Amino acid sequence: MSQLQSLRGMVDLLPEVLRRWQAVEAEARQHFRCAGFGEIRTPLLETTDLFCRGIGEATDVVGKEMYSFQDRGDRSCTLRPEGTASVVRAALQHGLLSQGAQKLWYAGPMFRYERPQAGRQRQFHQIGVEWLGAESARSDVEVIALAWDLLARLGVGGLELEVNSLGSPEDRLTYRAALVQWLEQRSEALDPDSQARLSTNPLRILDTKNKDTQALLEEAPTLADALSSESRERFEAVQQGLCTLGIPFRLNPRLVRGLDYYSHTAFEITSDRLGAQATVCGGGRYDGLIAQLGGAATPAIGWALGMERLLLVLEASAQADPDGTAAGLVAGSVPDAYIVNRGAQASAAALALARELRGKGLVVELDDSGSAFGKQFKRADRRGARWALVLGDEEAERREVRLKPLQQRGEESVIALTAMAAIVETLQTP
RNA sequence: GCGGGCGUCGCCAAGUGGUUAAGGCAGCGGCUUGUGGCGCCGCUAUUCGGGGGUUCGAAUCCCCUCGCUCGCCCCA
Repeated sequence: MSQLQSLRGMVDLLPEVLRRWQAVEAEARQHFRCAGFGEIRTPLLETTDLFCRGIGEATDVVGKEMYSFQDRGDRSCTLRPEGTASVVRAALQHGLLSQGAQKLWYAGPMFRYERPQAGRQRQFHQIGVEWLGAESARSDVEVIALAWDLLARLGVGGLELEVNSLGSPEDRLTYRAALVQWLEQRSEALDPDSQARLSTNPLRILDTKNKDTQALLEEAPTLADALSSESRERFEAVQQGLCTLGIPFRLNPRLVRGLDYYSHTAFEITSDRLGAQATVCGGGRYDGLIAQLGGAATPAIGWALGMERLLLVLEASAQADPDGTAAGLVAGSVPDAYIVNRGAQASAAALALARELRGKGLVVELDDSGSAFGKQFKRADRRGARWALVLGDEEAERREVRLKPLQQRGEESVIALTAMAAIVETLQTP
């Protein structure tokens, strides 16, 4: 390619898609504010060690997907592949937890060196929440509801919530041993990927997509059976809580998730409209992470939502229901007024008028071509403007402006340029 | 990282060895130098993602490369 272009998997966000993006962020911001979550912004670049220790060396994210490099001081740096580890690091660094539990949210780019496909980029964007110091089963329910309600608020349909419990770290160890023992006796029946995982990350064999391995796993010991009674009660309380709120969910005993720090509740919200990359939002409890990163043992839970994927389902929802909330967010904004102007004197008056109206919060386009009125009207029409404000030298001379409704036939009116209130009022009436 | 498909104007596309490389949308100009939505006319790719090769001749065939896409993997 001779022309300069962005790096593979790195995409530009152009005004048209950014409109939707900002609508989503505005909703999210408001939603989090109501729930008592405060925004946090952490650096995009962290020491590589943070992610190795936080996410786990054996995970794919750390093992093969990180953007890492040595900086000029010969430190190993990594572009963050996810948000949780950074947020925990920041909370510890600034002693936030000594002030009690922290309810935080963030939004920003993440980086994973993967092969791009629909709904998967190398730089992608997440909106996420982390509730550090959340202990109760109810906090799990509250946090899941926070994600579910945000999606509902955006008008995104066709979603499914899947939940599972990974149990306590001890439960997992016990289960892991039982599973490995069981699978080792049948290892020749496993697909090659799963065989490899037997030694590296056996729990991930559970969500294999290999049909034969899936069939074999039907008979295998289950994580649910390995849960201690305490863990089981906890998980039941979470399910009960979701039922009470009327949030539909599906138990998925195969839901394991790829990052090591998860324990107990794990969940995903998926869409059938995304193809292979179906997860829109994923999260869970990570009671061990904060201690692992050097803090006092502190239970916590959080989730992250993929912005690009969310926008894909949002657009699908908008198409399915043109009058719904999603469609409203997707729709572009249309100018309230388009100022058709021509001539030296009019030109100056038109700019002044545009400034005044914009100051009143109206969306005003000012034609800059100086071409024939017919051309300018044509452009005003193409933009979908509601009103054309006509300002030629005749009008400028008389200190007037003509207002012509464009969306339906109607009388053109003439208002003095000094009667700003009257102009604004006319423009605001549809 | 592995396997399949694809890449022609800003967008959607026809063309599959010899054509001036269709057409539509958008854009610009004109019919209409003070009034849009309809219509008509004209303009907008020396070039087919990029580079090499085969051939008298390549958008069309081959190789490499870049990118997109679908699946695997993984996750948001």
